[in-house]
Amino acid sequence: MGKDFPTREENYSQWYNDLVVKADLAENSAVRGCMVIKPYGYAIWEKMQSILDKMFKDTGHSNAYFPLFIPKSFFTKEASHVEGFAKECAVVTHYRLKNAEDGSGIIVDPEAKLEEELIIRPTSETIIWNTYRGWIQSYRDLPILVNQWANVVRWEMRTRLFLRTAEFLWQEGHTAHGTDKEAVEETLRMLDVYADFAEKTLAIPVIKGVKTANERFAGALDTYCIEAMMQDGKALQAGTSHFLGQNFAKAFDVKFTNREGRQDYVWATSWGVSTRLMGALVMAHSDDDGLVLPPKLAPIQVVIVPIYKTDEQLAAISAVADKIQAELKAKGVSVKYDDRDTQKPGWKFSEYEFKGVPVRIAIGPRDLENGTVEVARRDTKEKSVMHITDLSIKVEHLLEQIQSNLYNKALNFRDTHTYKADTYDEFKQRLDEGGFVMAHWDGTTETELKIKEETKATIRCIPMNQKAEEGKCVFSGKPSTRRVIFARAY
RNA sequence: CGGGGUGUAGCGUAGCCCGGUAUCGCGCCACGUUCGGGACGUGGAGGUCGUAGGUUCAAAUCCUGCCACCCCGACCA
Repeated sequence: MGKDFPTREENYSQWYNDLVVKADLAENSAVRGCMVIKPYGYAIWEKMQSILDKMFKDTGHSNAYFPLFIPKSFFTKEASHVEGFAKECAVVTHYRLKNAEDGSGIIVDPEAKLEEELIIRPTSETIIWNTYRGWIQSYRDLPILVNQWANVVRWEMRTRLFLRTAEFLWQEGHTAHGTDKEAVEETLRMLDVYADFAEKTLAIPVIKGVKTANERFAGALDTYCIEAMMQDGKALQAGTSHFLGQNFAKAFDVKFTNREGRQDYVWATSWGVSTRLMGALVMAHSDDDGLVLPPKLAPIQVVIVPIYKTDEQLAAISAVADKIQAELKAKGVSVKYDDRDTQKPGWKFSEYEFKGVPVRIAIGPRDLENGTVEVARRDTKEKSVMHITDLSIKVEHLLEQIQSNLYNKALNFRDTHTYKADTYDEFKQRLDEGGFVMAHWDGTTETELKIKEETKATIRCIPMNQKAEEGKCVFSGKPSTRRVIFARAY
C-alpha cells in the first residue's frame, strides 16, 4: 500500500482515484457508476453527518423520511424541474419477475407493467411538496423545517468515486414559509451553516455566492452555493441552498390562509450537501504520501504504535500505552493502540500515514527508559520526542493546531491561485494555469456560454460580500459593475 | 450516444504480429531469522486466458458475434 502511487504532479486525476481506493474509502461496485463506500470511508461520512445533523437541529430543523419512488406525474408538474433532471432519471416500469417460458432464465414479467412509472428520486422536491399540501392550511402551520438523509440517483454518463456517482448519499432540507422574506432568510442561513461546516470541520475555505441564471437549480429562483478550490486549481461546488419562490407550491397547489385571512401560495427553500464532500476532503488536503484528514473528521485521531522485540518489552510498553490511551479517551480523543504482532512498526507507520491519521505516537524501549514518546504529525511530517507528563493535553493542542494548519494551508493555496484578469488573453492564460479568475462579466447568459465553449470555464458564482467595481466585460467589453469568479470545475 | 483502446491468479502484467507445457512482480499461506520508517531466506497454494461460436490435429494467440471496463466529446451535487 502506498507503493506505486502516482504523485499529484504526475497525474492528479489518477492520484485521486488511487488514493480513494487504496486508503480504503470506497471502490467501484459491480453496478455501473455506483460505488461501495468502505468502512473507513463511511466512518468519515458518519462524522460529517453527525456534525451537520446537529447544526441542522440547532437551527430548528427536524429529520423525516420520504419515498425513494416518485410517480412520473408528480415529477412533471414543475416544468423547469423536469427539464433539468429528465435526462438522468432511472425509471421503474415493472413490479415482478418470472421464469422465461423457454427456460432461458428470469425475465421481467410483461404482465406486471406499472400503471404509472415510478422515478427513482434524483431529488425530492416533488414528492415532498405533494406531501406538504396536506400539512399546510394556515400560517399557523408554518414554517415547516424538515431535513432528510437519503440516497438519490442521477444517471450520470461519466462517474468518479465520490465526485460523481450514479447513486449518492446526501441530505436535503425542504422548508416551507409564509413569506418570501422568511424563505430567503432560511436560504441564506443554511448557506452560512454549510460555509461554517466547510471551514471549521472540513478545514476547506469556501466562497459564498449566488449562481448565474444558467447554473441555477432546476426550479429555483436563486441558487446560492459554496465554492471550494482543489489542489489542481479546479473548483468544486461543495453545497447549495436554493430559494424556490412559490414555484413548487404553485405546481402542487400548496396554499395557506395568512394572518389577513387571504389565501397565498407557500414559499419554499431546499438545500443539500452530498458524499461529494468526501471527494472535496480528499482533494483539498491530501498529499503524495496519502490521505491527510482534519482531526475533526478523522475516524482515528491518534494511533499508538509499540516498538519491541520481546514479550516483556511489549508488556511494559502496553502498560504505558494503556495509560496514555485512557487519558486521551477521557478527553474525547479517538485513539487506536495497534499492538498487532503480525505487522512491523515501519509497515504500521506507512499504513497510518497513508490513511491520514493526524497524530502517531510511537513507544519503544528507549522511551521507556526516558519517560518519553515519539509524536509525529501527519500534516507536516514533523516528529518530536515528548515527555509523557501532560501528554494528553499536548496531544489535544496538537490536534487543534493540525486542524487550523490544514485550513490555513488550503486558504493560502486558494489565495495564491486566485487572480484578477482584465483582458481575455490574460483570462485564458490564468485559466490554463489553474485557479479562480475574478473577471468582469456583462451579465448575459450568451457571454457566459461563449466563454464556457471557448475555455471550458464556468461562472462558479457571483460572490457575496464583495464590493462593487466598475469595469468592462472581459469577453464582450460591455460595462459591468462587479467581478465574478470563473474556473474550470468538477 | 459518436471516436479510440483494453480484457490473462486478489492486484499489476509478459506472451498474441509468427497457433504447440501460461511469464514475472506484488499480495497470500507455512517455517526460521528479524522488528526505532513499508525486512530477508526457504518452501507452498492460487488460472473455465471476459464470453459464445467458428477455423485447426492443436487457440490466450487467427476469424465473427456479444458483454464489460478505460480514455476523449455532449450532460452533471
